[in-house]
Amino acid sequence: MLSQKTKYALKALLYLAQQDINHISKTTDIAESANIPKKFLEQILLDLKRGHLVGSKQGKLGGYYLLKSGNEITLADIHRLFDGAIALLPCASLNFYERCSDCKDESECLLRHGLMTIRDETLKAMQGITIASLVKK
Amino acid sequence: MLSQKTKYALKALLYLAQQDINHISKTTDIAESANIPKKFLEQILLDLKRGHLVGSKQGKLGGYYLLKSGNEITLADIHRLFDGAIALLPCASLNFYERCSDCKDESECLLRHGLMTIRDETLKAMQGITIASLVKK
DNA sequence: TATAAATTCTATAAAAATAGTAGAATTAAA
DNA sequence: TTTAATTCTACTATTTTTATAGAATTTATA
Repeated sequence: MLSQKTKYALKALLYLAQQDINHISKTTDIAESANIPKKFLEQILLDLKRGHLVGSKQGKLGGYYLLKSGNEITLADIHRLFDGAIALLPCASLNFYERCSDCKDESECLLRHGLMTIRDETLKAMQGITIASLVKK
Repeated sequence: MLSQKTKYALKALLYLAQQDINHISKTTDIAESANIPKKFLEQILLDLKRGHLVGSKQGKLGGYYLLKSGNEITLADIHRLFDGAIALLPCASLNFYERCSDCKDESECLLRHGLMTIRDETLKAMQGITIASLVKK
């Protein structure tokens, strides 16, 4: 399941994607429109900025805007940025690989290969969903 | 990501699936073989029992055994039993449906349909992985 | 019938993650 | 200089996760 944070991030990106090109959105407006606690959203937008998905303008008349076009931002990107690995276990992850502490010998693990199959299919599905494709619906 | 509990459950089921038919396994043996804290495993086996995946025999010479054959137990079943919904949001779930508290109007939600697509594909993949298919590898 | 060895049940607790808040500092337009 | 926005750091409350503890119950068998 997605965390609230990830869901809010998606809703914020959807909001930004629906604005006119070159429009700069205030945190307050996004928060009200998408029903997100404003102070929480501030943190999320900063995370999105660090993830190079949005840009910001400071000061009066400042705010946030998309850095990439909506069809370049996939659900997989957002998931990885906020909720981390897409795989079901770290040992089956491409971007967040880690050994399982309780695993005696990874090469003998019966689970790992199956979970990598799931990962591949889930990843493909998640890469097929973009901010643009969600807006179009 | 799977919780430790779900991973342990899978490992316990894999252990049981590899025993001779009619064999009854002691918690201690499963715990040692699969490297799972014994007291934690006890709880997990009880959960598996409540989920009708394993049966138990009490008293001396007691223990646990599979109630279903390995190819009737899918990764989707285990996930739902321990980690709940497979969908990324409750509003997109088949078995754990719930409204999002911050969602103003579900029918207007841009996220939901895309997440249902992901759910369908992930579910299909997870139903393709069974305890038996994992053991065979 | 007593003992040993297993499951079962209920409660508790420590640690980590999640969700959100507070407030001061900085930036830039008017 | 004022106003209104982002940015930064720290904190906190709640929930979930990951166990642990110990007593009660069940059943085989000596």
